[in-house]
Amino acid sequence: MSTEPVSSSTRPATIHDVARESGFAASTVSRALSNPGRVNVQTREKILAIARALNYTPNSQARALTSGQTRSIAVLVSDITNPFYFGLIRGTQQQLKAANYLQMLVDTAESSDSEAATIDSLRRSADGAILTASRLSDQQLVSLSERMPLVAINRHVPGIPAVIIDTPFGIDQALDHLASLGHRRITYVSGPDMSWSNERRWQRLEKTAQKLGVQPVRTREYAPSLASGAAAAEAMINSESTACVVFNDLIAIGMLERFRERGVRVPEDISVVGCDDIFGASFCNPPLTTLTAPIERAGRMAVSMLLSRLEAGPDSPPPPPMLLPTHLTVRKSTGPARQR
Amino acid sequence: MSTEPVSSSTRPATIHDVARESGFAASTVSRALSNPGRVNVQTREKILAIARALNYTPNSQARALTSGQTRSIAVLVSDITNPFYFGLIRGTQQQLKAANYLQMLVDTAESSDSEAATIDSLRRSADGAILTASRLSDQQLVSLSERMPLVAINRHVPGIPAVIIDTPFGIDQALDHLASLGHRRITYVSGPDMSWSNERRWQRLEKTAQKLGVQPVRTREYAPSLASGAAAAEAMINSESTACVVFNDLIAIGMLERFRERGVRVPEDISVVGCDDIFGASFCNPPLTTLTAPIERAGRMAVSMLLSRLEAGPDSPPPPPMLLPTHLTVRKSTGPARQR
DNA sequence: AAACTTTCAGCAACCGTTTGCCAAAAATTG
DNA sequence: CAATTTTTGGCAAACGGTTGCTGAAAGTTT
Repeated sequence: MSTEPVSSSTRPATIHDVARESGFAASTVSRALSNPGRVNVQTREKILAIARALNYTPNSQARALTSGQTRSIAVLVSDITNPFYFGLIRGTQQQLKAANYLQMLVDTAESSDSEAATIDSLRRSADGAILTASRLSDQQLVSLSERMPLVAINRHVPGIPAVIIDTPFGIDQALDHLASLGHRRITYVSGPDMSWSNERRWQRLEKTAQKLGVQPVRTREYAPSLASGAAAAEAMINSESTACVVFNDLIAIGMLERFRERGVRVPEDISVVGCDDIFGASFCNPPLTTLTAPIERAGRMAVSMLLSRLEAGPDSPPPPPMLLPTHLTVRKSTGPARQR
Repeated sequence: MSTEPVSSSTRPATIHDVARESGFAASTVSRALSNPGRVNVQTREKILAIARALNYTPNSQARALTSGQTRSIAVLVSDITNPFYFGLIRGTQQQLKAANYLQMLVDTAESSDSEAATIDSLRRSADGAILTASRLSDQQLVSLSERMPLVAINRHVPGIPAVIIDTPFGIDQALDHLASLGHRRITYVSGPDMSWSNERRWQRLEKTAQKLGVQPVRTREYAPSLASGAAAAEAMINSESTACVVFNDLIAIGMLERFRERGVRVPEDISVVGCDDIFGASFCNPPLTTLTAPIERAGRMAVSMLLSRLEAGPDSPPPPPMLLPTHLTVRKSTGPARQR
């Protein structure tokens, strides 16, 4: 028995400390802790007792070195500032925690090259990554996915596992709703040109609108922020449309504010439909009619997908993209078309 | 020169691959990459070129093993669901990124023992931790801080570095504001009994109210969620008070909704002051008068504090708690007291 | 009781990097 | 040109675990 005090201020106990203290070899300690059947019950108990007494915690770095597994997953978001990600992060965190994984949250804010570089440097610290609204090219994504297991959210590239929130499906419902309220000219308030979702939403809107005999119009691009809602609102005021479908709730809520300042009544003068149903959409003024996306669920799904991918090995066939349905939540920002 | 194809699908290149390919020893490669002066310029360039060609990324696990540094920081939040943390996470992420650290985001949701256990298991994966609204006892916190560098947010325990948002300071402003509007009986809508901030807010409110000749009243505890705002609103309706200061914006916004449903006008019938100024406080209905907290800044500060603590070494004297001022942001949820 | 199995613990190599120490080579000095 | 100093690169030992292999001890089968 060593006579050294078990000071809590010294550096953490290693497996060797436990070995020395217990009189067994390090390898035996290792097995006692992680491979119970391989060791005598009594031996095991002695070792466990000592480990507990020493407050031993395995060093995950060292473990990762041999196992090649870090038990952590990187979650990359393009802009933490966007409330859309709140739900997503919540979802990934939940699921990762349940599977006993750690979440490394990374904001890629910058350009796409920095995004690629960031991921590369993460390649060794995480077992896999979840990418949201990636600015990477299809090409880059594919080459990246050869180097580390990936799941994309809201981005479809053949061969890359993905979770896709099927907003276009909801777009149809929104258009039905708007058309039945008598709107005949509907503006799509566009998000970033680079956004894959944005393009998809517009295309579906255009197509369905024509089917319904409604005239679709598209604005220039707006950054997804509360602030850019003001400009979007002005544009809307100057247009002929009586209703708009907005790229996301953030912009939509921003628009609502400006409308109020300008004395434009929603929904009497203009109807507004958002996308995503983020935190705030239910209590803004007026409460926003929006396409409710199962954001949290998307996060959870992405994690499950990634984790089962990790188990299956890199050579398993990539799973088909997972489509998550969206539905229209009617609140107070839509109403009968004004005659104009 | 090796003839093996540089396949991107094989596992990542190690320092030994670079060594073999370049004809130098692994130690030389290591130095070329991280200790430039220690190696011949030409050697260095050759090595760098090869490293680049091989797409070499140092294995951070292995590096951590020798250096003892992981270059990542754990950020523990008690409930990711709370929008208050959004700003915080944003702040920590910003600052960590700038310092080239990774953020491990952890939700401790559960009980306090699980919180302690979680931290212990993280002890080896992170160089330090930032705790928010920790449910740990003073005792536990101190013993923990002996094992790993810690910064607490909104929690003061002697000897533990902390960033504290000085809401009590703002409480005075809120009370002044309310008193000058003629309110003579003010209810404090209480948050969780366990919350250190909650207790502080109430105590200050009680004291200042008495100084101003206003009668302070305290409700039972409410969970910090939109949903519990409904019950809080009911309680408020049944009270004699004409104004309330609410533990946080989340509850306050929930109350606003219920007031509207019940036909209670804000601020004509009841004035409401929130705390924190979270996302949503500016556009709820009516926009919320609240104590604006520099949440993001708190996150950034906490990181700076932790990082400089890491540099200074564990034996450096703990820095004094950092107090961040708060101010009243008057919006539309407060007005003259109704005679009742 | 001999031969064979099974159980259990230890040895040693390995994972990918860093780093102290050493020695060969080059540069400088006398 | 010898002696001394400086550069520069390699060897080998960590760091803290895991794991294949080995062999002693114990248990089982004839």
